[in-house]
Amino acid sequence: MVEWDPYDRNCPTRKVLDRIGDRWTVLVVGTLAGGPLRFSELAARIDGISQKMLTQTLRGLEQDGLVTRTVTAAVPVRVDYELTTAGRSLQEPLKALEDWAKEHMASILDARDRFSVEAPR
Amino acid sequence: MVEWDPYDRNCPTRKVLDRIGDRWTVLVVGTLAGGPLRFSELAARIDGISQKMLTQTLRGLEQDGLVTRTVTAAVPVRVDYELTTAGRSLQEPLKALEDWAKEHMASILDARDRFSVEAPR
DNA sequence: CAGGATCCAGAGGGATACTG
DNA sequence: CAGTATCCCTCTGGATCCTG
Repeated sequence: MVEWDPYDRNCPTRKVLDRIGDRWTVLVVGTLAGGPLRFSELAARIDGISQKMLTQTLRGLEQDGLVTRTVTAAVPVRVDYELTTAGRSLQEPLKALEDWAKEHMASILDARDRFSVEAPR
Repeated sequence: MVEWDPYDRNCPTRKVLDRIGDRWTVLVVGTLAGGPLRFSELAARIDGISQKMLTQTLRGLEQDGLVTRTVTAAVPVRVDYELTTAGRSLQEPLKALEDWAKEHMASILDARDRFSVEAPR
């Protein structure tokens, strides 16, 4: 395996970090973790996402081989999204992040409050 | 502990995900994992970051209680940044992400290539 | 050295309207 | 239903110049 270095600006891993960094990717992958879902189901479960962002995020994940898009010809059309093997493997580190966020929320919110009080900047 | 829900648009964990999602946060925390560093050292190791973004990222982390900022009065001034306990705990899930990125880079790049060829959209 | 302040182009992303 | 297309505005973030 080649040695990737995210600290080099030209390293492709930067692009991957960007994709993951996308606020919606974490939530979409997390939502699909439970199994395949339709477009509308995803939209319903991820509060606040616009259809534009949902489409865009799904396209990105599809492009990276992390999600499959299955169209079932019917009226009306049915489209299912499902994590690939690679996608499921991503779900693990993402869940670690999500867990971390939940675990440290209280202390972070606390720190933010105190910061605005002190901060002799 | 309260039940946080990132899938709710009003949940504060959304803000935390945003902060983590910041492309620079991952790299800054990763760089500080090895121990305290000065501003200029950070800037030197993280290729492509502007001083504005570095400052901004550090302020954010400081505000969230993940990084401490220590000023040593001298001429010229010396400022060290160091991960707090909470910061070090974040370093773990972030490293998981970094590792994932390195591990799947090849297949992702491959998928992107193939995508541009097919894609009968 | 470690930044604060400013300017500014461009991407991100929401709202709305339309289509196969 | 599952998008695509368009408008438009906000915020990101880089470049540059200045200061304790």
